[in-house]
Amino acid sequence: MSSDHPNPVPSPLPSCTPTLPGFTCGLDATLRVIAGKWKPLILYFLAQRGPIRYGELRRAVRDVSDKMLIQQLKELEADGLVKRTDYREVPPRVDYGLTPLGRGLAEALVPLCVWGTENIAEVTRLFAEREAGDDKLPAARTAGTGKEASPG
Amino acid sequence: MSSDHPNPVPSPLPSCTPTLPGFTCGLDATLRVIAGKWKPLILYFLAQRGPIRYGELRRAVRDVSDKMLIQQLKELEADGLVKRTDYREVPPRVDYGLTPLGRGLAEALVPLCVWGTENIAEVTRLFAEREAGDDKLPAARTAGTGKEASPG
DNA sequence: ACAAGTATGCACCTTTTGGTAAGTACTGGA
DNA sequence: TCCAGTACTTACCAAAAGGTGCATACTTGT
Repeated sequence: MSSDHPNPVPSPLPSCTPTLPGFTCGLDATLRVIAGKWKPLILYFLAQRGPIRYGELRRAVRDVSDKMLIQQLKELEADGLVKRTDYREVPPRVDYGLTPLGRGLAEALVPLCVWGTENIAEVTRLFAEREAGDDKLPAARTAGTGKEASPG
Repeated sequence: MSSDHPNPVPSPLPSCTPTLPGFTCGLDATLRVIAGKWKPLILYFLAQRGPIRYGELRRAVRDVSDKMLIQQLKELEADGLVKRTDYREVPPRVDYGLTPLGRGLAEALVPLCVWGTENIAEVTRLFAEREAGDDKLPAARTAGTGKEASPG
């Protein structure tokens, strides 16, 4: 089988607690919670900037539309990760912060952030090649997220 | 101003290196790499089981179709996370393993896996409520169960 | 009076994603 | 010969995700 295999197999990762009620594993559960184009970014942003007003968040997470931001915030709130505070003032004032649960999840995102930062050169290069190839190979890759606007 | 805010702001998370060439931050870069329904699962699986044949992987990652598995594997390979080995034998024999880059990413997924495992009860409960509500309230998550938006 | 800002809601539409089912080239077994 | 298994490929489709733009109710600034 794989005994005559040229690749050495490095140390394995911790098992991901298989056969859970509705999920493949804990990783699967987490991924479903953070599924959505902006959720991880929102979580991480909220973790950094603490409770923040809607408008400010919107301006910070550039490229996001009202509909999307509101929608993702609502889902995050429904999932108990984000806490919405409505001050019931006359020009509406609302702000969003993380719950302890949300904070824990945001912290779990740190290694991904680190990995991305450390390998940004690799990733950038690969993505450039990917897009260049997309022009010619229709079936090679069905185009990325299309989100290329530089929000920085 | 959030100075008159009732919520205390806990210790901030490490900054995510903003203003990178094509990405919002390192987290954004990572998320684009692992975007796709099966990629994180494939990476994690490959990290655990080492190089594995296509058919075996397919049977392991249940619910995945050939089209999806192949597609995601190709993208992962193009992104330099997965290494494909074709033995060029007569009944085709191919296997897939992680590159060092892919292994690093798989390791960065561990905290997400842990978070999901630790909070599986919460997540399961929330998802159950979400689904229950979806059946009856088509706008439940969009309109919000507790609509406090308009200052009365 | 009018524009702008506040935090959303909603209708409509396009893009992206994922699924199903069939086909390919080849071999080994019944 | 026919079927099964290998590792894919392709065409076609449905669903989900996401985007645009307008509307709201109210206030402040010009």
